[in-house]
Amino acid sequence: MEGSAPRRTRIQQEKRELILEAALEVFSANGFRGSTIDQIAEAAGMSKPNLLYYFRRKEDIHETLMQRLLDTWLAPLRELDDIGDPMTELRSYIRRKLEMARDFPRESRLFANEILQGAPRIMPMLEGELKTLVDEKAAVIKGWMRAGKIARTDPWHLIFSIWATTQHYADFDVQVRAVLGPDRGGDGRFEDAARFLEQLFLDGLKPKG
Amino acid sequence: MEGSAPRRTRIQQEKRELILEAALEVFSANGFRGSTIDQIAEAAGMSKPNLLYYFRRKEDIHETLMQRLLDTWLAPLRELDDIGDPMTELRSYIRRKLEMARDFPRESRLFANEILQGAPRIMPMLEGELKTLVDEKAAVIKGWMRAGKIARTDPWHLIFSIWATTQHYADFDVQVRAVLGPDRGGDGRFEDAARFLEQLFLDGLKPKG
DNA sequence: CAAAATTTTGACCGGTTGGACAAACGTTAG
DNA sequence: CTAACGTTTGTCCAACCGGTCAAAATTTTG
Repeated sequence: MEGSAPRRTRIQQEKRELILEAALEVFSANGFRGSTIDQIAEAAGMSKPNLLYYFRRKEDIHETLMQRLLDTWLAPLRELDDIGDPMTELRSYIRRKLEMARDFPRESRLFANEILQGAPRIMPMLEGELKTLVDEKAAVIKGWMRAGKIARTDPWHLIFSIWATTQHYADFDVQVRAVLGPDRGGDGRFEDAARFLEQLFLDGLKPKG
Repeated sequence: MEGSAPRRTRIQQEKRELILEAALEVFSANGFRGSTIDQIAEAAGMSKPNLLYYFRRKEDIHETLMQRLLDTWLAPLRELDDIGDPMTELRSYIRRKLEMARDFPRESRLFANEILQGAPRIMPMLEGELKTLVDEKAAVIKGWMRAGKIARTDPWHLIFSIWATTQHYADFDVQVRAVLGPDRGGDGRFEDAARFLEQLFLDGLKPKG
């Protein structure tokens, strides 16, 4: 059984947090195989055997990190609700997602790394929890389309495009900065992105005239 | 100097191609640090020392692969031209990019891997060649906006959004398939994506009424 | 305080990895 | 044919990496 309460010490709680924070930094920058236990241990300010006292295997750290990530990662989509104006709902979903890319870029990159490598460790979750949630929200969006509140399109691809455009600013951050240059690549780029995305998803590119 | 003609044998040319093809497969699936010379050698059907006869270091393979990639990768944007109807130009740029995601997913993932890890090996190219090209095309797009041919927005973020939405179907392929399920995740998903993206970039989501 | 439980560390281990090297093998040109 | 050159392979190495272990140091508990 074993599954209930891990019964942890104060020190264990603190140190495990410290390790997970360090591991997020290292894993998100180097991927799973590209990261070493030594790197994580050093980033957490402890020795390798000491780290391995709290997490017996490297994979355990990654797994714990992933489990925590997914809850916070899907939160914005969970909030997408049937109440309120559809267009406003979608706009604030886009804004929330963009804020997550701005405030939690490491989490975004950790997730991107995992998916890029074929999602070997979270595939069941993608086909289960994630698919269920997306199908559910796609149904909500379809309702809006039937009611004539938003244009008719494919709700699944709409969700993909929101994910892609917002996460791009976290996952491809270095490229965005390189292209925009030191001036426009500065702090304001997220506001620019928000303005652009709002217009794109609202009106597209066709001229108003 | 040394920079001019490498003067290669027929066998050298063939084997180097073989190695690069194998390396693309391995690197794109596992990232640079996650891939081993042995894996690449086996995929190329030769022994490790034999591979190292053609490329002295693991990094040399990666570098060669990257240099080749960038030319083909930026080709669609280079084609974006001032002649012809702006809206049509943009639409066919999006289609070309989506076709690249469909036909060259390994190249897309190789690139994504490199950027995700902070672009340690191609940063100069991003700040040089890439930025120059994007700035140039952004100017073209700005011209279209001034002429009232397309709606006024930020051309740079427009380009980012096209990159993000199209490459998403290569880089996050497993997630897209998992969410769409075996039926809708099949061969037709690229046509669905094309239709959706066309509408998004053309008209946005606001209802027609 | 003292015993028990927890935490930390240094030393170590087996497997893997990138790469070196010389010898063997194959090819080609005179 | 044969010498020169190009190609392939087996063997080896040093560094690295994930993980173990027993002993030392520290904290908690009675």
